[in-house]
Amino acid sequence: MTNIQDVAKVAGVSVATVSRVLNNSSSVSARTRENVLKAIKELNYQPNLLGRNLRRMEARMILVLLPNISNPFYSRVVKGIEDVARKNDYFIMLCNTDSDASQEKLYLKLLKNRLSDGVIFLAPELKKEELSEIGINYPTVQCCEYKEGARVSHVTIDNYAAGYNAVKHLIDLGHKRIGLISCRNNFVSTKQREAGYRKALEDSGIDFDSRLITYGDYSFMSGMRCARQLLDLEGGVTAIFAISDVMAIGAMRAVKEKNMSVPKDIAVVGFDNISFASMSDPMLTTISQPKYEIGCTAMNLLLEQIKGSIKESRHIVLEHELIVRESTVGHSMNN
Amino acid sequence: MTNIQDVAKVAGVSVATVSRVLNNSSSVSARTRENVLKAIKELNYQPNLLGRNLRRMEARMILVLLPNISNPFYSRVVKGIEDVARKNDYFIMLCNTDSDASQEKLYLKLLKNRLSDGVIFLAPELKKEELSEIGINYPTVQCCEYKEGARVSHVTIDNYAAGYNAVKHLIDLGHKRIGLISCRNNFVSTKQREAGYRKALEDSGIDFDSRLITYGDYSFMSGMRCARQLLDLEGGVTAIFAISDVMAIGAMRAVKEKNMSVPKDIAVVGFDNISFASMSDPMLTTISQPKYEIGCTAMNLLLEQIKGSIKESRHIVLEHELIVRESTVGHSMNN
DNA sequence: TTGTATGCGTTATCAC
DNA sequence: GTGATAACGCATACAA
Repeated sequence: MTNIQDVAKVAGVSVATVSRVLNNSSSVSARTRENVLKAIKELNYQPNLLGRNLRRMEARMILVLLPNISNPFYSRVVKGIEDVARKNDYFIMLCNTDSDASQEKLYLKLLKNRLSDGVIFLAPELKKEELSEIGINYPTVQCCEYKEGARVSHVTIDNYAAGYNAVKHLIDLGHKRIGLISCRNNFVSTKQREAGYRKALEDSGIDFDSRLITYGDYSFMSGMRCARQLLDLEGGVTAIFAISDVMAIGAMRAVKEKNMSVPKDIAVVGFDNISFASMSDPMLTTISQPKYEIGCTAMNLLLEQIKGSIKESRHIVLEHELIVRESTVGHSMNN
Repeated sequence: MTNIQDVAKVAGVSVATVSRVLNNSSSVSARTRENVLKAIKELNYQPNLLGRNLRRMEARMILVLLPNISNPFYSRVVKGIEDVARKNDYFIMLCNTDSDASQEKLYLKLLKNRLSDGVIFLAPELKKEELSEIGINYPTVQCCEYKEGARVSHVTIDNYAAGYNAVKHLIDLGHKRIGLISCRNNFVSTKQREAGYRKALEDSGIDFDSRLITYGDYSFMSGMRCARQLLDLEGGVTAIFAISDVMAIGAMRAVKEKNMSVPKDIAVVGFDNISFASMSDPMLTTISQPKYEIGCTAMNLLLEQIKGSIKESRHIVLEHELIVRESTVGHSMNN
């Protein structure tokens, strides 16, 4: 493998000069630069970044921890992170945590071992103390999901307002018996969406019925299971709000199983606006998050920390949007 | 940041000894080892891998290039790659190429700059000469998709046989007018699946009709478009084989739009067995690839190259399977 | 404008 | 069983 010395020899200069050319550093004569570039080309020289990174004590690599790369929600967020990263000459390392704190810790070794310069959590599993500990020692940002109480910057939407909007939409359509498909986890987003649900009911004078709250695990199957439970309830429901699109799609499937139709018999609202939300039959009404912007913002926040200009943690809230489709007011072709 | 010298000082030994303990190297007395470990703990020392990697001239990082991380097909393959990588103390770097050769080249810099020790292509976009060039200089494996003619190892299924099986299944159900939703790309898999389609027809004495072949782009929408085209054809079709599940799901949607039902009026077969294939309504008959095993095999192949034990390129073919669900023989709840 | 020399943190070779 | 030390490839402070 050819190294900087070989280039220096061929170009008839010192390694320092080659290094200066490589880094577009100041003060190297046009003539010398040309010679060096010629030598680089001639030898097909590729700088060894292992050396450079050691010397500069940086990896130019960002750790991005997410539960599952195949979750369609995250792909746009990651795209935003990556675009900003690349623009600043960083690479990103995507790592599946499988929503498992021990796996998360495993990947954090990359931070501690200086193989990455910062970390973005898309859905942290660590306890808030552990997370704060990371945040104190390394550039850290939480993105979408975040841990309440951890002293770490985050970027998110207002999940409370979003939950409220989703349910208000159903109420405005005349629904009074509205089931909720939530999750038993400790995500702030979950609790806030649930709180928004309750507040919307309250504001409209609809009595809260705890039997209308069911708990899934973000999977299609759990969405079906929860919906069946709601449909079998005494008094039933006329609408369902699921805190994720995948569960909402499962719920629609359960409705059809009972030979009922969406939205005629049961209206359904999801959350996230994944691509499948507009491929489902009927197409799903849902809350859309500005996924790409969330990703960009998170990466910019991280860069500020890496550059050292920002120390205190910041909390950024971006705008969501209700996307009304067939599952609440449209006409499904199966009706 | 504390380094190996600090540890040596505290433990009262030389850096060499600390290094030996770190690497479980032979010949260090139990007593010394204990002292060193105590110092490591006391200082909360984390080895700086930038230094180690430079010294060992390796990155312990594998580049994994795929068109799009959110493509559900790839997630299991990646899981297989990752599991084997982790077992061998390698990390993987997932990179979106967006099916763009120039982006692919961008990421290949990580190889050339020694920031990764090998590369696995899930769907190479490079020309076969460029790919061969990479294969000659760096440990390289193609996984799932591969470029014909490139002298680079690959792991795949027999797409010809799989296409044949899919279509034969439809023929066995009595179908004679079978539309194909293919793609205009240069993937070997595409051509082979198409060839399998033609061969199955031929073997059953069904005349080939070129109007029955349509071309999408792997998207849901293109699946709808192609299906509409087939349904509007003079003579129509009674079955559709799509070379990807997503397009097959789009096709089913188009069938419903025309107030026809799957499978009663039109039978549909997909390819890949993504998770949504069993969530669609009706559930999709499809060809299943052993995604996880493909990933494991690819990574093992790469490790052999990295270790230097294998030089010539190898081509490994794994078994596929036809999964029969509601879209061809089942009973859809909408019928 | 350019060269010399040092050091980043680690491992590995060679003595002892 | 252990220590001294050179080396990995590069960037940079300092000298010239």
